[in-house]
Amino acid sequence: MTRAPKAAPRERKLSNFLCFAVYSANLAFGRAYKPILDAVGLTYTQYITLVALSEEDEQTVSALGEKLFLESNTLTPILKKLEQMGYIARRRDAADERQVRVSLTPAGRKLIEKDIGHPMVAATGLGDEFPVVQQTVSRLRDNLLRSTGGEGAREGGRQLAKK
Amino acid sequence: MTRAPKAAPRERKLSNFLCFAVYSANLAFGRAYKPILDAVGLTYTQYITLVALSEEDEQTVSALGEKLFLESNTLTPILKKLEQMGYIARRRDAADERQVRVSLTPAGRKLIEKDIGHPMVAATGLGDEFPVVQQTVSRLRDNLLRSTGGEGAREGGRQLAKK
DNA sequence: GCAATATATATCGTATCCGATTAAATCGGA
DNA sequence: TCCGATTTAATCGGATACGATATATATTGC
Repeated sequence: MTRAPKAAPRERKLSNFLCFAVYSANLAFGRAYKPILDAVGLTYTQYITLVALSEEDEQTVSALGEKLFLESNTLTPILKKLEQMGYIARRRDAADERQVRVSLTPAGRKLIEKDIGHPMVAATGLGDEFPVVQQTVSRLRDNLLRSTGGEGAREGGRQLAKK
Repeated sequence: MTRAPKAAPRERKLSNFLCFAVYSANLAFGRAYKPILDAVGLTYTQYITLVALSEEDEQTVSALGEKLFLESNTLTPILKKLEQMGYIARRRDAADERQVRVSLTPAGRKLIEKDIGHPMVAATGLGDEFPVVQQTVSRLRDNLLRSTGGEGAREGGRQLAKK
C-alpha cells in the first residue's frame, strides 16, 4: 500500500498542456491561411492588422496595438510594409506630432471587403460550436493577461479560478 | 423592405475571428510564462521542446518535430541552444548517420520535473472547463491541419463541418 | 519660460517560424 | 554494382514578437 494518494502523478505530457494546444492551433491557423494569403501577397499578421484597421479609421499606433495586443516595436515595421504595399496610409497627427494616424486606403478596404478568410470557418470543423469556442478562447486570453500585467485585459466578468 | 435577408452583413470585427482569439491567446500565454521562464533562463519554445523531450528518450529531430508541429529549420537552432545550455544531448545515430538523436540530460530532466508551469493552470481562470477547452482547441488544430496539408493530423474522429 | 518629466513611435538585438535550398547518407532498380 | 531518387538535417533569407533603448514631441512644475 505504498504510493500515497497525496497527488496523482499528473501526466506531464505535451497533450495535457493547454498552452501547447493554443500554440499549435495558432501554427495550424497560420498554415491554413497561408495559401489564401499568398494569393494576395499578405502575411498572417499583416492580414489581421488590416482587419483591425477596417473597424475604424485614423487609429493611432497605440490604439491599434491595444486591439492587436502588440506594441510599436512590432507594429511599426508591419505598418511600414503595408503602407509600402499601398494598403494603408500613415501620417503624423497635426495636433500631436508624436502620434501616427493609420487608415486603410481604398485598395486596403477593397481587399478586406472580399472577406478572403471566410472559407476558414468551415476548415475549423467546429460547426455550431464556433462562437462558443471563440468566446472561450478570448476569455482564456483575458484571464491570462489579467493574471500577468493586470493592465490590458478586456471587460466582461472577472474570471479567476476559485481553486 | 429593402435589405434582402440573403445574408446578414456578418460583422467583420476582429473579435469575431477565431483565428485572432487563438493568436492573441498564444501571445498571452507567452507573456504569462515569461516571468516563470526568465527565472530559469528558458524561452517559451525551448520550454515546450523540453517537455516534448521528457516524454521519450532518443527521439529523432523529425519525430520531435511531429510532436511539436515544427520542422528542422526551426528546431535545429533551438536544439543547438538547449544543448549548449546543457539541458539536452544531440548525437548522430550510428545506424543511420542522417538522423540526430536527442535526449534530456539529467539537468534537463530535473528542470522539467520541477513542473515549473503548474501555476499557469490557475492563471487560465478556466477551472473545471480546463480539460474540455484543451481538447476542443486540440481538435480545432487537427481539423485545420487536416483541411490544409492532409498529412500530419492526429487520430481521433473525423471532424469536418457538415454545413 | 524652461528644465525635468512623460508620452508616442521608432530602432536594435535575440529568438522564433517558415519556404527554399543544400549537403550528406541511404535506398532501389537495372 | 552503380547511379539516380529519396530521406534527414542543416543553412539561408524574410517576417514576426519583444525587451531595452533612442528620439522627438508634449506636458508639468516652479
